[in-house]
Amino acid sequence: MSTLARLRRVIASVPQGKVITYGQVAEAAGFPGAARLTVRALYGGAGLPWHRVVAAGGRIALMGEDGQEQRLRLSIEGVTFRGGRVRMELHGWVPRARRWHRER
DNA sequence: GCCTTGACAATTC
DNA sequence: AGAATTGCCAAGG
Repeated sequence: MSTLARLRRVIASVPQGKVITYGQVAEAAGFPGAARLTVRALYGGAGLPWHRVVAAGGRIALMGEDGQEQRLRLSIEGVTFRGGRVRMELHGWVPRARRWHRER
C-alpha cells in the first residue's frame, strides 16, 4: 500500500454530510503533522470526495470559484456553516484508527 | 541525491 | 486579526 493510497483511503472513508481536515487525514494515514501530504494525495485522486476535505477549523482552503463549488457540494450534503466555516462540532468526521503495519 | 512544490498547521509577533 | 516563520513529507525535475 503506497503512501498516497493510504491517504486516499482515509479520504474515501468520509461519508456524505461529514468533513475532515487535511491534518486529520495525514494523521489517520500515519503521518501526524504532515498535512501537506494530503494535498498531494488529492491531486492524483480521481473519484475522491475532495470537497469533504477542509482546512483546520472548518475553513475552506480553495479560493475563488473552486471554493464556491466546494461550499455548494457540502451544503447539498447537509453540511452547515457559521461565519464561512464548516461547523466541525457537527460535521467533523473521526476516522477509525488503522493499523498500517499489517493487514487483517 | 538536492531543491522545489503544494487546496496545510501551529506558533509567534 | 493578519503576516511571517517553521515543521512536515512524498513526488517530480
